Amino acid sequence: MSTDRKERILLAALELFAMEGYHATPTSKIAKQAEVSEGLIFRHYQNKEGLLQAILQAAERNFQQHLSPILEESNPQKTLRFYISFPFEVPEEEVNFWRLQFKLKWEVNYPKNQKLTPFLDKITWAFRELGYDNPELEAELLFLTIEGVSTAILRDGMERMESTKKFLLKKYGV
Amino acid sequence: MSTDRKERILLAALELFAMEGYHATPTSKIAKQAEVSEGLIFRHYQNKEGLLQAILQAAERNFQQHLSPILEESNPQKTLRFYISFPFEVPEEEVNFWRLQFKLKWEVNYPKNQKLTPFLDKITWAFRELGYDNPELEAELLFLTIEGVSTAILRDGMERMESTKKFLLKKYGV
DNA sequence: GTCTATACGATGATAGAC
DNA sequence: GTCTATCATCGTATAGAC
Repeated sequence: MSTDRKERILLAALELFAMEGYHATPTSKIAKQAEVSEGLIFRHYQNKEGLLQAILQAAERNFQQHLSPILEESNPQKTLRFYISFPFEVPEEEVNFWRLQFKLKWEVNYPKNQKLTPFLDKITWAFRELGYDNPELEAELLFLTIEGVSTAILRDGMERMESTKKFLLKKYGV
Repeated sequence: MSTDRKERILLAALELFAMEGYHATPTSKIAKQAEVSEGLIFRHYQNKEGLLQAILQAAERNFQQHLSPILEESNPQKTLRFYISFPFEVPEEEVNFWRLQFKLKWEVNYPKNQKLTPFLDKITWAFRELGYDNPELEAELLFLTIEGVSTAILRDGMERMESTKKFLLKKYGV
């Protein structure tokens, strides 16, 4: 129950943008949910787009914080295990960051996320270390599979997907 | 260059909803692109939501027409091959039907597509025929992978994904 | 920092003529 | 069937007081 109104606005907008969408969410609704006046949103974030950008920066920090350890991992098995497990272990309070990322991919003209390249390279490295025939394509395919898995998790919840996680880990022997 | 204005409206709206999104597309823009008066949209489709529903029904027919042959296939290898190849072979003119489906999954409160169950069952059957250990999970995983692949195709185009297609077909030995 | 009041263009939708 | 004109409301944003 924070009383920092600027942050309350950000959290309310994150929730609404993630659940209903950016274009579908009027600033009046954000103000209502955050229990602040509508004008305050524009004082703090200039305009609606500025509010979105602030949320995206917070999401980016969150993202880096959780995924960057994978880049330090020196054991290829552990690297794959970490990567595959990742979408199943996003904390409940942070799911909306992820939901928003996936939503925006379709909603606004979202710049193709180039920040993922280091992770793709790391997975490629892991497959190469493990002696796979075509590490580049293995990595790309796993990447796309995890994208599909994440979509399903965001839609149906993690519980139902437990067996899929186990199955994937077994399939890659990690 | 059809002159059927009702259909011109539908095609313009399909294009715009698929590319920019439902909420981001004003009816004025649809009218402009279809080269009709804005009022005509409401004569033919009652309201914006009705227009969307009409498009969705057309998309559904398109979808059934292309995918239903898979349900008749009696050869399990061919079944998998058909299913894996499918997203790579959507005709250029029909890509927007697919883009819209994927976009709406995130944009509006879209009913979880139960119509896919027969196809999932068919894939499960194919894996069982081929002697896979866990046909249910194999089918679910392939389904999610194809979802990720489709997303990538809609984002980057099919050309760049040719190698991924070959790789997938080889991986499943079909 | 925060609120209330308000401006104002955009948007979905209707009415009425042809 | 189609267009033009028009309306009511919504949505973003600003102004000014406290």
